[in-house]
Amino acid sequence: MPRIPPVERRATLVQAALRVIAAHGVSAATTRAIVAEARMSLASFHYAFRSRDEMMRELIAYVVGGEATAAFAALRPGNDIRSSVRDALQAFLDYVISDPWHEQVMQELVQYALRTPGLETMAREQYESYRQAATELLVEGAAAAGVVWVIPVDDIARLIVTYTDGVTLAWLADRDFAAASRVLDFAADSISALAQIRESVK
Amino acid sequence: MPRIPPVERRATLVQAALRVIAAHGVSAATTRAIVAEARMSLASFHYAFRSRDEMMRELIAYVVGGEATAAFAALRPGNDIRSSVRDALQAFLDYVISDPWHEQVMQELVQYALRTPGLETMAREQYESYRQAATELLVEGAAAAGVVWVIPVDDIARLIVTYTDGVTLAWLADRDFAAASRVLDFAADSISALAQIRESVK
DNA sequence: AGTTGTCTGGGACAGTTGACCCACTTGGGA
DNA sequence: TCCCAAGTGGGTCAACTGTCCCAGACAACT
Repeated sequence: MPRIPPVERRATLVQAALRVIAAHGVSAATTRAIVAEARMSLASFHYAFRSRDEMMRELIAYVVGGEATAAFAALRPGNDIRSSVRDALQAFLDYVISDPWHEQVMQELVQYALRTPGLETMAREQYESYRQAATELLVEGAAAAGVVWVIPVDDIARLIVTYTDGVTLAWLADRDFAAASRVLDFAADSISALAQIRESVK
Repeated sequence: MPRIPPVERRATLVQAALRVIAAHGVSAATTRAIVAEARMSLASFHYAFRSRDEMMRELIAYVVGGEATAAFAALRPGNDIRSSVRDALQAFLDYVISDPWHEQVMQELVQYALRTPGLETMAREQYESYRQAATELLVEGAAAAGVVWVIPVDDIARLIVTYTDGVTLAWLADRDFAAASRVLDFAADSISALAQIRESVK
């Protein structure tokens, strides 16, 4: 094995752990399973991390810090706000469907964080990062469509996240794409009704 | 220990297991932890169940069959449909807040079912029972308010479940009651807009 | 009272887990 | 080229897991 700087080694292990979790769940993410996935020896694990616990903490921090919002990436606002919202929601659903395990891992990690003493705040931060991503979409979308939101954009972002979460869970359980699409149609209709044409440019 | 019929004994163990899961998560529900909670000996467990796996299957069946929809219970429709919907959603949120672990256990069990070969359909059934409960509320509410739904009631039930799930997850993570209430206000507004005054009685 | 089948307590088993340790290898600076 | 600290392989440990077994206790029926 080549010499690898500790930071990079930790990242390698974290990503291997994520693959193991995606394939078999949080409880299957044992030190042995992780090092096997990363093609390292067991000793390397405890050389890079003081304990499995420390690794899980770093894993969740990694997820909270951007990895989680992958589903919101690469969206270009359209002309009217209704399509912008609808397209964004569709993009999210498409992402979930293209890689169902990823979102399931996110859900499981939230549960894990809520359960683990000292990690409860991580769950909150994960949701904040979701809402942050949604907020950016809403602001850009409104600007492109020449509208303003009539209620605080934070509240609308929370609506978006409520929908993405709810639809994700339901789709993971029943895989009913058509039903999920109908929900998102309704979401786009009702949310875009919160936009108003910008009256004047000062 | 008194003589107890096997069926009752199985139920006792299942409920003990649910308490253990609520307190420490699915992974902590070991045979020993469960029998300790139920004040039985380890042998009794494997006398009542062939294996831990069989117990988990029965546990999930128990949850799917009614226990899960406890949060929808005891709701009396009001006069106007908007309040009916809003009150139902509020009742759900109140329930979650009064016993946060219960809903978290439901979430964890869905994840567990999705992960466990042979139990994937259980997750779907759990969602169907949620939707069923929501459907009943919608039908009763509409009847009491003298309105009809302009889109299929199944689709509206799905909207309700999407909201309850999304709001539950967010509240579990950030415990922001005010924000959750604002989401539910919006939900009640937009969903009740799908009701129309019943035109004529034939 | 005796017998039979149901149930229980305690112990044991093999496998897995996180953590640790120590003798080795190896790469890069001197 | 030599050296030494960073990094590794393999083994070990105690704790814990699901499962099994068996001797005995108990209730119910004869």
